[in-house]
Amino acid sequence: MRIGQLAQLVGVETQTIRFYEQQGLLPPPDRQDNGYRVYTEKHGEWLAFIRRCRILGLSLAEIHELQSYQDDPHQPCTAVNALLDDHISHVRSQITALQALEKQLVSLRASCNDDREVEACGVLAGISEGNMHQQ
Amino acid sequence: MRIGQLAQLVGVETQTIRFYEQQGLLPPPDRQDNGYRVYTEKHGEWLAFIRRCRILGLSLAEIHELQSYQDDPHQPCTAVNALLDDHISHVRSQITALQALEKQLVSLRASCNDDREVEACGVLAGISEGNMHQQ
DNA sequence: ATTGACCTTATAGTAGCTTTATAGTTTTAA
DNA sequence: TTAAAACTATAAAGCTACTATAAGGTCAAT
Repeated sequence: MRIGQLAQLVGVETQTIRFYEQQGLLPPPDRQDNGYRVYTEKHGEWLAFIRRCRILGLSLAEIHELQSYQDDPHQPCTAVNALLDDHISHVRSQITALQALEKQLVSLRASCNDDREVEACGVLAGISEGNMHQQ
Repeated sequence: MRIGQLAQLVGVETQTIRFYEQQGLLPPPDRQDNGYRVYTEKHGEWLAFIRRCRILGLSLAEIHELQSYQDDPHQPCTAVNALLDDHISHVRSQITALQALEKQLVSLRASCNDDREVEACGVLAGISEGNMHQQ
């Protein structure tokens, strides 16, 4: 299987595959005589694992960490679960921050109707005055 | 006022100030004979405006846009409000996406207690199987 | 023979800074 | 007075996770 087929199979771009290889996330495949990469089905599974981790918002470093656990399959999996717990709490704090931000933005927006000149715009005034008791 | 004092006043690093100047967000100040930048109070206000916009999650490009409106104070402020509306809807869609992600992560996490070997870890199995019916 | 689709590597660009390197200037302490 | 500490300057690289571009080699079909 060449790189284009693998890319289509998993739904990524070929450059992304080369990038993962370069980053040490995907093992380097064998090469044909002409230098073309030849992938196995196992590569497809590895790549799909990486993509699903990315969809879950894990960083490449975190994926690397998960892979290192997989290399040692008889260890207890507490570290895996801890990684996920950390990620969940990270996502939750992002949500909280964004919700606070939304509130702030909506209240700022409410300070202006559209029928003013820039000079008198409530939004710009709100930002400039800086009564942003955030955090 | 030199760059260090301005930085302390507004609560940013000196490099950030130089960066904003380079990006055209902060007007270049006068220089002393030795080349040191000399800032006015007005620079402090401009910089504070930029920082508050950043805290609100606006991109440098959006800040640039707001500044261009401020340069033309007798235009109607509809564009300012539209920019904020766009940003609010952007923030809202981020929140929605993160909430869906959190759900997915929590359910994945529930598939494993800590008392297993990596080989049998429910979390890793969940990612590998890829029954992630997302989006 | 040449077009088109595919593959290769290397390099630069994205956002918003932060870090590092190297060097000159000013202030302060001994 | 001098030497160190603290400040300033510029330029360039690093960060994340790719994406895009350039310049070229390979292969099948026409």
